[in-house]
Amino acid sequence: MSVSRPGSSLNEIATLLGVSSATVSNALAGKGRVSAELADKIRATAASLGYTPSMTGRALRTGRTQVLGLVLPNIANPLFPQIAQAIEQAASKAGYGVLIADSHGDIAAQTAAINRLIERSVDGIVVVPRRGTRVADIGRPVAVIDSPSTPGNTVSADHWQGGQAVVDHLAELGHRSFLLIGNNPDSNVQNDRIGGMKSRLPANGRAEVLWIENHEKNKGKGAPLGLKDKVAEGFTAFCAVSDLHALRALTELQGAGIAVPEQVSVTGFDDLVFSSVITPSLTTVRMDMGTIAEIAIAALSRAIETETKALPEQLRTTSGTLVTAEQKSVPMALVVRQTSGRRALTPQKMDLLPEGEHR
Amino acid sequence: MSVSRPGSSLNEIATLLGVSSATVSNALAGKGRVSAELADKIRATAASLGYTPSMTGRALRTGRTQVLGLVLPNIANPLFPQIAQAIEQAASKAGYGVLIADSHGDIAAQTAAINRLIERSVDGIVVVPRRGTRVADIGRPVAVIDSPSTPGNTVSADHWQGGQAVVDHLAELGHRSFLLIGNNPDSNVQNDRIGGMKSRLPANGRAEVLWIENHEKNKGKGAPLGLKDKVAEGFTAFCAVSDLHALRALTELQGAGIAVPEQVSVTGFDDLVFSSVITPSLTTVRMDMGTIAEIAIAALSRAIETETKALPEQLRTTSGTLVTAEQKSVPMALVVRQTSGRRALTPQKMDLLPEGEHR
DNA sequence: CCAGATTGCTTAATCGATTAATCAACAAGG
DNA sequence: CCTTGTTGATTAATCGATTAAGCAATCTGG
Repeated sequence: MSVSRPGSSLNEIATLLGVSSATVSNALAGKGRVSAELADKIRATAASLGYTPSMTGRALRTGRTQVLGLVLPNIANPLFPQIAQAIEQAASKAGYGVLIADSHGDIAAQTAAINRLIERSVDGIVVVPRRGTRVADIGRPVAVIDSPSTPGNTVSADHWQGGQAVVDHLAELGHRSFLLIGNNPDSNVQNDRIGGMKSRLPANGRAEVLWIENHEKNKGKGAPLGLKDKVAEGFTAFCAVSDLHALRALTELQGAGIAVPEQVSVTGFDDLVFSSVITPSLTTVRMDMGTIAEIAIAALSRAIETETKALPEQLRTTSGTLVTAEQKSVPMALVVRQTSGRRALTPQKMDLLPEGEHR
Repeated sequence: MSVSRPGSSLNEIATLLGVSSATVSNALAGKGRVSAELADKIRATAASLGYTPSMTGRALRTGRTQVLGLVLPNIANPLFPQIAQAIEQAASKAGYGVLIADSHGDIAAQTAAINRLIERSVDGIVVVPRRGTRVADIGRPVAVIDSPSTPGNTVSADHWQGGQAVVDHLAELGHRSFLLIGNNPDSNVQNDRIGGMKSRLPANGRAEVLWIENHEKNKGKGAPLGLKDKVAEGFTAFCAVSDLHALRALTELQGAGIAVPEQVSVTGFDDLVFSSVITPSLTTVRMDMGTIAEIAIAALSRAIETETKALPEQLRTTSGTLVTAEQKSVPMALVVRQTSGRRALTPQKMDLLPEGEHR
C-alpha cells in the first residue's frame, strides 16, 4: 500500500502518457469518451504513481468539499464519544470528512461555531443543539439530532418510548412508586424521557420528578439528593434520565446503606461507558447511535446532492436548511443489568431495618 | 453580525469598485502596495458584503488547508471528550479546523485513518496513539500525545509525577499497603503512572499491581476483582490508573460492605466527568489538557510554517515528521476529594468487624 | 531639467480538477 | 461522392485567491 505521494496530479499523469489532463480526468471518473485501452493504461499509471485526487482542486471547481461539520453543545458531554464515533463512521462511509466544533455550552458560541464551519465551506452540518436552542438559518443543509418533539428535528432516538420501556420493566417487577430524576426541565430530550416514563405508570402507581438543577440551586452544587428520605417515603424505583445521574443516585443510596437492587431499583439512560463496569451494573436504555447517525448522514447527503443539482443559475435561495428524514425516530433498547430487581415485600418499612442487610 | 454570504468573492469586490482583484487581495492581506484610502474603501465594502475568503481557493494556491487531523485510538474512550475539546479549542485559536478520525481500536485502522486525513490534505496531524503503536512516517508534521517515555512523543502529561502525587498523598495519610490497579501492561501511560506510584512507596510500604486484562482473561470479563480479599490481606489504598477502574473498585468495595474512605482509600486518574458527582466523590489526578493541547498545536504550527517556508523547490524530503516541543511534559494536579482518608487504626483486622459499620 | 527611485495599481500565471465546446478522423447511408 | 453520425481525443474556461512581474505616473536629487 503506497502512501499518497503529494507529487502527482492529473497533469503529471497526462504529460507522462502524452495525453491531455481532461482525458485523464474522464478516464478516472468513467465519464466522457475514452477508449477502453487508454482508460486502462491511465488507471494503471495512476495507481502506480499512487495518485490521489486533490480534494482542494476538486472542491474549488465543484463547490463541494466533501466535509461535514459536527456541532455539539458541549464536547465534554459524556455522550459525546458515542455521537462523534457514530457520525464519523457514517460520514466516512458516505465519503465525507467530519470537522468538529464545540459550541462550548452557550448559545452565542453555537452560532459562532456554525459560522466557523461555514467559513471552511462545509457541505452540510450535523447539529446536536443545546437545549432549547433553535438552529439559525444558514445557507447549507443542516441535520438536527435532538428529540422527536423538537421542531426541526431530523432524526433522533425515541426517548419517549425509552422511558416507557423503563417503567414497563420496573412495573413488571412490582414497583409502584417512581422517583424520576432529571437535570433540567428545559431539555426536550429529558422531558420526552420523563414523559414516556409517566405515561406508563401502573394503575395504582405514583411518580414524582426531582430536577437536579433546581435542587442544587437551593441546596448548593453537589449537595446530596436526599434519597434516603425518599426511600422512607416509599419510593422503590429511582429512574434517572441519564446514567450519570443514575450513578449519582446509586452511590448516594449505597452510601446510605440502602441495598440496590434488593431494597430499591435504579435505572439510567444512554449506557455510558462506566455503566457496565460498576457493581451492581446499571440497568439502562441505549440508543442506536449507529442507525441514527446513518439516517442523519443519508438525509444530509441527499439534501446536498439535490441542492447542487438544482443550482444551475436558478434562484439563489438561501437554500435547503433543516433536513428531514423518513424515519424520524429510532427505537431505544432496554439493557437490563443488576440495578433493577423485584420490589421488596415491605418497601415502606425497609429503611427501619438494620443497615448492611444486603448481599 | 451578517452571516457569510456565499455570493462574494475577491473578484466581485474588485469589479464593484472598478479595481483589480489583485489589489483587493493585497488590501485585505495588508501586503503589496495599496494606497491607504483605497485600502480603507476595499475593507469597507468587503465588510458590508460580508466577504469571507474562500478557504478552498486559498488552499489550492498556498497548499495549506488550515485544517489539522485528530487521530484517536478509540473515540469511545472516556477521556476523549477532554482531549477533543482541548485540541479543538487550541487549534481554533491558532486558525485551524479539526478533522476527526477514529482509529477504531486496531492498528491497521489507525494507518487507514491517517491516510484518509492525508487525502483530505490536512496540514498536520495530532495523534494519540494506540498503546504500543509507532506512528508511521507520513509526509506531514505529526504531534504525538502519549507519554514522556514514548519515543517520538511531542508533549503529554507527566504521568510519572502524577503517580508520585497520589502515593505521596496517601502515604501522608498513613497508608502503607497499596494495591495498584491497571488495565493493560502494554500501555506506556499506565506504566508511567504505576512506575511513579511505586517510586514513592514509603520505607515500610508494599505495593502489588493488579492488571485487569489479565485478571479478566482468567476469571471472565466483568468478573469481580476480589478486592474484599485484598482488604483482608491488609491493603488499605487502592490506586487505579483511571477513574473508570477506580469507580469499578469503589463500587465493588461498597457492595462488599467496606467503607470508603473510613476503611480503605480509593484513587483514580483523569478526573472523568462522573468523578465529582458520585458519593463519595473520587480523589483523582487531573491533567492539564488545555496546556498540553496548546503546546502540541504550537509545535505543530511551527513545523508547518517552517515546512512551507523551506520548500522553495528544495530537496523534496518526506519532510518533517515527528514534531517536538520544548516542554515535553506537563505536570498533573492532584484533586483531593472524599475517597481518600486517613488510614484506619487497625486495618489488618478491619475485615473481621461486622459489616455496615461505616458512616 | 532629467535619470532614477518610488508609489499605486494591473496583468497574468498558478494551484488541480472538472466540463462544455470543439475538432479531426473515420464509418455508414443516401 | 457527399452528407451525416460516431468515436476519441484536445482546447480552453472556470472555480477563488495569491503573487511575481510589469507598467504608468509621480517624486527626488544632483
